[in-house]
Amino acid sequence: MDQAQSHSTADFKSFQADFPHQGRAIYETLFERNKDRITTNKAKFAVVNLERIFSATFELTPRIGFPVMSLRDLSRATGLSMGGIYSYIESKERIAIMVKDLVKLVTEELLARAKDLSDPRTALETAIREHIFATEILQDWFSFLYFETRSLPHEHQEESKNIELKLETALHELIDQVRQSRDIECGNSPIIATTLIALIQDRYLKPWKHSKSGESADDYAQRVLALMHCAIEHP
Amino acid sequence: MDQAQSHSTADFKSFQADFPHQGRAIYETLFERNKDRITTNKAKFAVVNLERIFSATFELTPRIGFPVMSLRDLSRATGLSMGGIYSYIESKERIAIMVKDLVKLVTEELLARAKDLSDPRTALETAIREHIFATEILQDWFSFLYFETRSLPHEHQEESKNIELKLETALHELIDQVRQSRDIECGNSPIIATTLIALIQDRYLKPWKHSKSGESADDYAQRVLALMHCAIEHP
DNA sequence: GTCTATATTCGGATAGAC
DNA sequence: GTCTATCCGAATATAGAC
Repeated sequence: MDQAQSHSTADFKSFQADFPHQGRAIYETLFERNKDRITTNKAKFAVVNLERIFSATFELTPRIGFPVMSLRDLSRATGLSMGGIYSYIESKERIAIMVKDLVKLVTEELLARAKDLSDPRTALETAIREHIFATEILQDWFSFLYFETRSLPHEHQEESKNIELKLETALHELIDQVRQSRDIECGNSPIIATTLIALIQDRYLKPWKHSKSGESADDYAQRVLALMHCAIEHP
Repeated sequence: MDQAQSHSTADFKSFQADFPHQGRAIYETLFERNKDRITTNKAKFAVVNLERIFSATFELTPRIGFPVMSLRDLSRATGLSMGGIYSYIESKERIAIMVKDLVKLVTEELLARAKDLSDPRTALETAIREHIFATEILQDWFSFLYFETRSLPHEHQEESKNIELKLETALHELIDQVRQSRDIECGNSPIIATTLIALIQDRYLKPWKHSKSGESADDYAQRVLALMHCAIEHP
């Protein structure tokens, strides 16, 4: 379509090849963005220990929930001592805040990319497809934020809700644009946006279902887009 | 359609008029089913205090989560003392177990009703419509169970997952039947069932969104069914 | 049938040694 | 840069009074 794009990211494989927020790069980002709160100064140490902390958190919380996961649990699971953990976080809730920050960063980057595309229909499809792909890669992070938002301090809780609200508004505006270009009534565009978000979330919230069905991220995205177009055309 | 049905429950109003699990009836059911665990013997006292306990729980937990809600919080919110509360529950987790029991009871009743209908298409539509209606009435209960399943003891946790699994299997079988009668390939029926459940859940999990949009339960059901038929017809 | 007072356990956080 | 030892507050649960 747009030749200005250097290469297509329309399928999961090529999206993943370019996606920056994977593996240790995530923890380098986290370290950079929290340098002042982390007493350990060397990235070398920090990156490996941050990875331990978040891997353990994502192993424990889906089973028992963040409030029930004690820092002693975390200490056991990471191999770090209580004191060791506290040199990376100044309080337990900071773990949740860091997750929120990363999810916010990623979501905003994806949305900005999609909005840059000139054709509304392409922008809409790209936004949805890339969200499905990114949440596939960062399943733990998005799922954690969804279930543990209530563990965040008030202001960060608001920010977390705003991540979803911004995405929803953007989708709804894009749907309006697509519809206007084809003279379709726009009345229920917000509800379609809500539904699209529900479908994006369902995949990362219930990986056991979706991996059991064996449907690939590409096929899932395809199916969601087909349903969307059906809904857009029948207001 | 089926004249054996004494009256239609195809719209929310008439469904609600017949639905037994509302208001104090819920707590009478709860008392009956937990008589042996409750030290208070008079239904008169029990019903009013159970209502206090669950109303307070549904006010507190959506904001802070069940593990963070202390029995002292609950004591303050209900006006009952710690000891008073413990004459209705023998442990904190019993609150969550009782919610699970009621949700299980309601879900199974609805599913049994729908399956009794002879026409697969009507059964499928009824199952979905009535689930949307029932979860509208029992929003607090269903939402609590979704978010707080992890607070249940292991065996009850399994039972909670099975509620959803049974519904999913039933929907997928009904979709297969509808498709077979029209010579449509059945390959992705399980995924459609998963999607339908996601849409049913989205409405009770995010009431603020759906009530803001102002879409009625009837309209929502209509729209979900339209999407479903679109998906059924394009495998 | 309900309340007050209390036993007991456990979790978050920190100070100072290594 | 990390660990050990410890403090303190809070939560569940219960015993016995009213």
